[in-house]
Amino acid sequence: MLKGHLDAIVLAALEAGPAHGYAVIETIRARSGQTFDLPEGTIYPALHRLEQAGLLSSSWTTPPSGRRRRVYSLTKAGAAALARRRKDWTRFAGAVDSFLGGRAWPA
Amino acid sequence: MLKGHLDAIVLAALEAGPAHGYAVIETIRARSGQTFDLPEGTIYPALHRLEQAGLLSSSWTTPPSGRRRRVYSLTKAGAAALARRRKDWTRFAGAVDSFLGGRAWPA
DNA sequence: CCACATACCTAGTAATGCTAGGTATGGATG
DNA sequence: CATCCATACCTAGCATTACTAGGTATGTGG
Repeated sequence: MLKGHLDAIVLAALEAGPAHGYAVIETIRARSGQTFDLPEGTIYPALHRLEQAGLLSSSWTTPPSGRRRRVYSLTKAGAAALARRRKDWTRFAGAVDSFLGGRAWPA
Repeated sequence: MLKGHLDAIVLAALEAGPAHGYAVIETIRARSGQTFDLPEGTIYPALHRLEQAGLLSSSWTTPPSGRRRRVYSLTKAGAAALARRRKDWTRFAGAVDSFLGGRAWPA
C-alpha cells in the first residue's frame, strides 16, 4: 500500500521521459525491485487523475505496426508538483524514521 | 498524510512504555519534530482499532487528584506487529527512495 | 488456431485518516 | 468567584484512494 505516495511515484516514473500506462507499471515494478507490483486498476485511474489535475498530458499514438497506446508526459506543473512531493517525502520519511528508526544517515 | 503508517507510529510511540491517548498525541508531535500534529479524531479511533485487534490493552486510571485517563500498553502481539511494521517500512521507504531518491545511506 | 502478453478502461468496494461536533474536569487569571 | 484555556475523552459521517473484478481488443508465439 502506497497510500498517498502513488502520485509522486507515477510522476517520478515519467520524469525520464514520456511513456504509456502499461510501461509505467513495468517501470515501477522494475525500479522498486518488485516491491511495487501495481495492478492496472491502480495505475490507469491514477494517470487519469493526474491528467485531470494538469500534471500530465497525454496523446494517442497509433504506430503502423503496433497497438494503440496512450502516451503520458509530465507537464510543467507536473514537474513542479514532483519537486514538491520530493520535499514532502523527505520530511515525511525522516519523521517516520524517528519512530521506526534504523535508518540514520549523515546530514 | 500517514495513510497506512499511522498504526506503526502509534505502536512505536507506546514502545517505551504505557501512555494515555492525549500523551500519545504529544509524543508523536514531539518525536516527529512537529511534522505529525495529529487531531484527536485520528488518534482515538486508531487506539480503539489497535485494541480491538489485540495489539494494545487499556485500563482506566483515576488518580486521587487528576482527571480520568485511559492508559494503553503494547501487548505481546502488539510488539510483534511493530517489529513486522518496521521491516515493512524499511522495505517500503527503500523502494520509494528509488524513485524520490536523494536519500542514499551506507549499507 | 489458440493461448498469452500487451494495452486500455471502469464501476464498485474497503480502508482509513480527518472534520466537526460533543462532554467534562482541573488549573490559571482576572 | 467567574471565566477561559488546556487537558482528556468520545463518535458519526466525510473524502480520498488504492484495489478488486470485471470488460474489450490486438499482436505474437506455439
